[in-house]
This record gives sequence, C-alpha cells and structure tokens, in this order.
Amino acid sequence: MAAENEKSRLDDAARAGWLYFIAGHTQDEIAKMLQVSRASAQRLVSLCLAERLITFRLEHPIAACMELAARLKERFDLAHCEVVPADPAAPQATAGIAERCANLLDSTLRSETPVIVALGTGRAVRAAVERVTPIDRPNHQIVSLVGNISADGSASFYDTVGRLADRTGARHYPMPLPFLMSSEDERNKMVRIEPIAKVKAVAAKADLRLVGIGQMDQKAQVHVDGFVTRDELFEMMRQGAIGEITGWAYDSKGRLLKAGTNRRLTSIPPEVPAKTTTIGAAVGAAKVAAIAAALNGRLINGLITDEATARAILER
Amino acid sequence: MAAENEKSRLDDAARAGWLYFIAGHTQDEIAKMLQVSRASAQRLVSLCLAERLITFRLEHPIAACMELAARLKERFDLAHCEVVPADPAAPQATAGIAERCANLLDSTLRSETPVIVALGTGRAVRAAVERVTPIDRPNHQIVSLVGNISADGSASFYDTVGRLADRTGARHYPMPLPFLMSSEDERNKMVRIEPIAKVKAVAAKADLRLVGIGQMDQKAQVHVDGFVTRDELFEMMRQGAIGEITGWAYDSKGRLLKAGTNRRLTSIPPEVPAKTTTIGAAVGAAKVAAIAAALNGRLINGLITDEATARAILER
DNA sequence: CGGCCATTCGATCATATGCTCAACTGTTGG
DNA sequence: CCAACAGTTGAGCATATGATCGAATGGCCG
Repeated sequence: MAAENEKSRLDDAARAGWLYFIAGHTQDEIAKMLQVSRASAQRLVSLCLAERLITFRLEHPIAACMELAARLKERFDLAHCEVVPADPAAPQATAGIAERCANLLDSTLRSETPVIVALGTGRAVRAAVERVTPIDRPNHQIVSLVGNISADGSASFYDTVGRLADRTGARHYPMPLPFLMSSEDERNKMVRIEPIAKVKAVAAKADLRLVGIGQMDQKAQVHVDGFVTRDELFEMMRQGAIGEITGWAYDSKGRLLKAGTNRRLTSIPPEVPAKTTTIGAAVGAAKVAAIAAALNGRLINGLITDEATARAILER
Repeated sequence: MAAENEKSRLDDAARAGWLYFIAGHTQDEIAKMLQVSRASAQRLVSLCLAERLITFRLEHPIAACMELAARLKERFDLAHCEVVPADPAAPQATAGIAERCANLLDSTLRSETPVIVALGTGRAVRAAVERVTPIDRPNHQIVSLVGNISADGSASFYDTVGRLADRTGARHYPMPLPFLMSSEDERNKMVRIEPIAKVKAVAAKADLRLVGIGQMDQKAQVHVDGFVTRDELFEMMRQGAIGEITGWAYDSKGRLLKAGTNRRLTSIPPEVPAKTTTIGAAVGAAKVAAIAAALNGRLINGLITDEATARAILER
C-alpha cells in the first residue's frame, strides 16, 4: 500500500511538473486541476524536480560552456570561472576570452570605490585591455606585476598597464625594471629600491589580478618575445618547468621553481596559494598542462578559457 | 553586426536559461552575473524559453499521457480530458479510468451547492461509482440516462444510480423503463408519462453527464448484456452503426441513427452538440472507432481513456 | 544634421512562488 | 484503548517573478 501511495504521489508530481513546465500553468491552476492546495501543488512541483522526473536540456553551444565552467569551478575550488564557446574557425583565437576578460575588468573598474587591478603578461590580457570601455576612475590604481623594460632597454610592447590607465584615468604603476636581472643578487638589490618596493606594496593590495599563462616549450612566449634565451628556456624545462605566470616558471604540480631564471626574475611573485582574486586567462591545446598545473598549485583561483581548453583540462 | 548582436543576445539568453533552470539561480543573481538589470535577466530567461533554446523532458510514463490528453483536448475541443497510463498487464482494464472517473465524481459531488449528475452505461462508469468516496450530500441529485429494467423485468446490474445515491445520500432518479420498448409508438407513449418526464427534466439540467461508450460489433456490450438481440445488432450495423452511448447508436461520423433500435430506445438522447459537460469513459482497441466518432459528432465534450486508446484515436 | 520611428531599458507594481510553522492525521507501541 | 510520534497539510508571509509603462537609446530617412 505504501508503494502504491508512493507511486501515485510520483505520478502526481509528474503531472504537476508537466503542467507547470511544459503546459506553463501556474501552481494555483495546477492545484485546482489536481484538487489539492496550492502548497501541495508547489510541493509536487518541487518533488518532481527533486526526483529528477523532469530534466532540462539546453540546446545551445553555451550550455556546454556553462557546464564546463561549473565543473572547473567545483573541481579546482575557483572563485571565478568562465568558459567561452570555442571558435571553430580559429581555435587559438583569444578574441572570445579577451572579451570576457574585458568584461571582468569593466565590471571591476566600474566601481566608484577605489580598486587596485594588477596585470600580468599574455596576449589575452593585452587584448582585454584594448576592449575595456573607457571610463573615468581617477581613484583606481593599475599596477604591473611584471617588468616592462625589455632586454634592449625599450618599453615593452606589453605596456598593458599604461593602456588601461589611459582608458580609465587611473593612477598606474608600471614596473621600471628589465624582465630579468643578470644575477640573483642584483635582482634582490633592485627589488628593494624605493620605486619598486612601492609597486610591490600596491600590488600586494590588489583587488584583482589578471594574468596570462604561458607554456614552457619551444614556443614559450617568454622566449618568442626575447625575454629569455633558448638556453635559459631549455634549462628551465630541464628543471621541470611546464608553465609560467608573469615569468615565474612552475612545474607540473604548480610548484614555483627555485632555480634558473626564477632567481633573476623581477616580476612580483604569485601569492601561493592565491588568496586575492587571481584570474588566469589562456586558451589552446599547448597550454593545457600549464593551466592545469597552475590550477592544481593554486597559483590562480580563477580561470577564463574556451570550451576546447576547458574540456582538455577536465579530461586530464 | 546585427547578426552578431543577435547571436550574442541568444548566447546570453542561453546563459541565463542555464543559470536559471539548471544551476537554479534566481534572476537577481543572474542579473548580477551577467551585468544586466533584473528586468533584462527576466527577459533573457523568457527569450530562452520563447526561442526554445531550452527544452523540458519529463522522464515518466505520465508525461506521455499528459501530452496525449492535451492533444485530444485541442483536436476535439474538449472541456475535459484525462489519459491514464495503460496497464501493460491488462490492456482492457478499466481500473485506471474508473479511478479517474471516481475522482471526477468525487470532486463534483464534494460541492456544497446542489449538483445534478447523470450516469450512462458502461463498466467503467459502474466501476467508478464503486470507488467514489462516501460523502453526505443529500441535496445533490443522481439521475439515470438509461432504462434500468432489463428484458426479463428485473432491475439491471447496472444500477449505478442507486449505488451512487447510497454513497452520497443524494436523491436519485432511476429510469423505471425497459431498455427497449416493443415499438416506436409505445416508446413515445412511455416517455411522456409523468415519472419518466420528471427524470428527463432532471437529466436536462444535469451539471455532469458521465457515460460509457460501446462499440457496435459482435461483442457489443448492449448485445452481450442481452439488451438487444443478435438480429437487432446486425441490423444497426448494416445501418452504419459503429458505436453507442446510453444505447443510442451512431455512425462513423457520430450522427445518431434514426432507425432500428434507436426508434424504440427509452434512454434519454444525448444533447448534440454536447453543451453540458458530457464525459465519455472508454478504453480498448475495439472502441477506438466508436470513441473517435463520438468525439467528431460532439456527442461528448470530454473523455477519459488510457494511453493506448488515446494514441490510437489520434493516429486515425 | 536633425527629427522620427522602433526598440530597448529599468522603475514600479500585481501576482506567483517557496518557506516556515503550527495544527493535524494516521501509525505504532505500550 | 490511549499516547507518543513521524509525516503531511494548509495558512501566512517574505521573496521572486513577470507585466506595464514612460523614458531613453539608436538607427534611418529626409
């Protein structure tokens, strides 16, 4: 008898769910139809949900992205995660994620109360800055996590801080240092001088850090851009380097290496584990291992990527 | 550009739909996530529905029934329609529909204001009456649409009116006449006498008519039960009879025949087209044609059947 | 370049929904 | 037969939702 009641209860739940979700009736109407109180109708509808009698199917590429983002967020305990549809025409395109990063910057910078935004390297970050909606926020601060003087002494192409400051009127703190110093001692000396210490102090209070993630292979961006030599790159790879964030190389477990270029690097080191919102932005099959390692090592606590990359990370 | 906006709008709609239905967020939360006003979030969710980006799937036998009922209701413009799951173990079982009929009677009789319920023939109707919850409603009236004296002069097995009156304390009006008179003249004479005219008058004011539907073939219930002879049955079939309601035979278009037993029948004729709620209750492959004809001829404006029968009716 | 039309937007409000809590119903164990 | 109890029920309320309407935006034509 209990079983029969159970069954008829589920039948009613299914009926209510059908009437609610498919026929589009209100719970009041359903209550009248099924001869129960509205409260009971509500219970039936929610039972229908709870028992998974009804399922929702979203027939749209976005659906998969939302799903992947939710899984990444869960798996790596992320504060923020966005997955954009992969553009089949250009799988490596940063356009999609740049758009989302710009959106993130927009919404952060829109705040009237002063915020501090720290920027790392990466094409996605650079492209994001270009898409930020200009807005007047003189009380915000934009700080660079990475030296913007390249090997030849000129200001780097990656002057994202300056560009973003242009668009917002915010105070900005570029890091007037070469990417690499010639020795560990020299690095240690430099980062203690006043202007640099100031940048470090501001960066430490950043409300948002947006960083690119680079893979450490023959096509590593830090090498392609001429910041590290072929030999330096290979040495780091021998040491187990699999990826880098603001130049800081880390291994497949996301542990920062204590050797090679990391000893001479002027960039502000990542906070480990990431406490302030630190969003990595990266796409591409080549970067999957680097991204996964950064997530596992908690070098970042947020991620913006595309569908294909997200899938690859989850399938590792 | 328009196409791109369109696309991103649908993307957002899908996103909103996902967050709403699948992730279970409120529209307020979604509005914050997508950086839009709550009103816009609501519009996105409803756009998602309107564009059918999201679909609902109800994984339950009931779902198909609800669907069939909705289609029958639409197709035949019915005031009421219920489809119960077919019992694979007993395809002809009236148990399911009897339950629903009883439910219908229950809810009708529950009313405090006096109601008049008229009952026709049929096993389903009979079984329904047995399942009605006893309730004290002395001001209701139960009236028979069909003579309850069988050929041999005894009260018929189908004394549904009496049984229902027992359970409700309602006044009841059986029809103290044989099913068939010996001639048209005699029938016309009998239906004019006072007690019968009274029954007719009450029946005319019925709030609900619940009738069985019989097929007119070798196994026609009216013949099996001995109300009409084999010859009478065959004669009606020759005239095109395909089904009967309270004994009134009709053809495949649902038109009442003006010949044969219909001329000598004492039953109260159906209202055509049915205006007051007139619910047919019937299941079985053999009855499909009869039910469809009754629906098309508007001899009934409501139907209670099972899944298999409903499907067959719609597929004709 | 300006004005017009067609959307779109967000404030506001009526309605629908979900939840809490106290009362109730049927059940089980004395 | 009664009492304790677990599970349900519906009233009432706080919140969420959906519709309306005036304002604003943007595109298009003169």
